[in-house]
Amino acid sequence: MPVVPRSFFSRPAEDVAPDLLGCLLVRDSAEGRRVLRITEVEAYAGPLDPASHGYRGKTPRTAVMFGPPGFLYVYFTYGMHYCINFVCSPDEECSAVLIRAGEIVEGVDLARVARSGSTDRDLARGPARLTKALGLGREDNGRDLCDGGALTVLERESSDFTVATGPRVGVSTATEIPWRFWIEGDRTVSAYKAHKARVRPSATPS
DNA sequence: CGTTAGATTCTCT
DNA sequence: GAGAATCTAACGC
Repeated sequence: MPVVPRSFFSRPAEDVAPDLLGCLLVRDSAEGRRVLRITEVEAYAGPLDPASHGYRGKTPRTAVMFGPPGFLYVYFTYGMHYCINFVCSPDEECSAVLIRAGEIVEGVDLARVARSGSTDRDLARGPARLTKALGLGREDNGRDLCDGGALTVLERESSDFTVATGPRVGVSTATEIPWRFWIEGDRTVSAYKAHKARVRPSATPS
């Protein structure tokens, strides 16, 4: 299967996102090869999208999102999780696709070690689980997906599935924008959860 | 199967 | 200082 070229990513994320469903993310490491079949994604735009990390302009964290397409954007959240995005749009513009879930189709043994305690179905069922199952982290931020290196995306073998769309998961703003895309009926798609503001006990009650 | 609380620290205001 | 593009365990049915 052909490697996805940089021009594929040089479009708005909402156009790239559905085209990524069914594609394979190939991750080579010292331990061996892991391959993920992508089943669920979300698109995030730039300064006009209040749910995007790029909403308030370029910062040290989001610099990669404003750079050229075809690179990996890794962010840290909830004090303990990493998630991965594919940067889209031409250089200087900001958009990206969050890889939310997938099925491990090669290197299941390695993914099981990385996510001990998980069932095979749940290995990459969720953005942080997926990142951990593939052994990716902060150090992979900014990696090139199109240089033929150890992290590449292969075109899908078939488009024999239905694409479903809906609101983005865990997002508290712009909930009317249906920029979540998934393969209908696929068991590895994560469960939808609306954002819920968390309440922390106050250390200084009045 | 479903729902819910708590964990834990980075990032930008 | 507030809140976050989440996960897991624990509970109830």
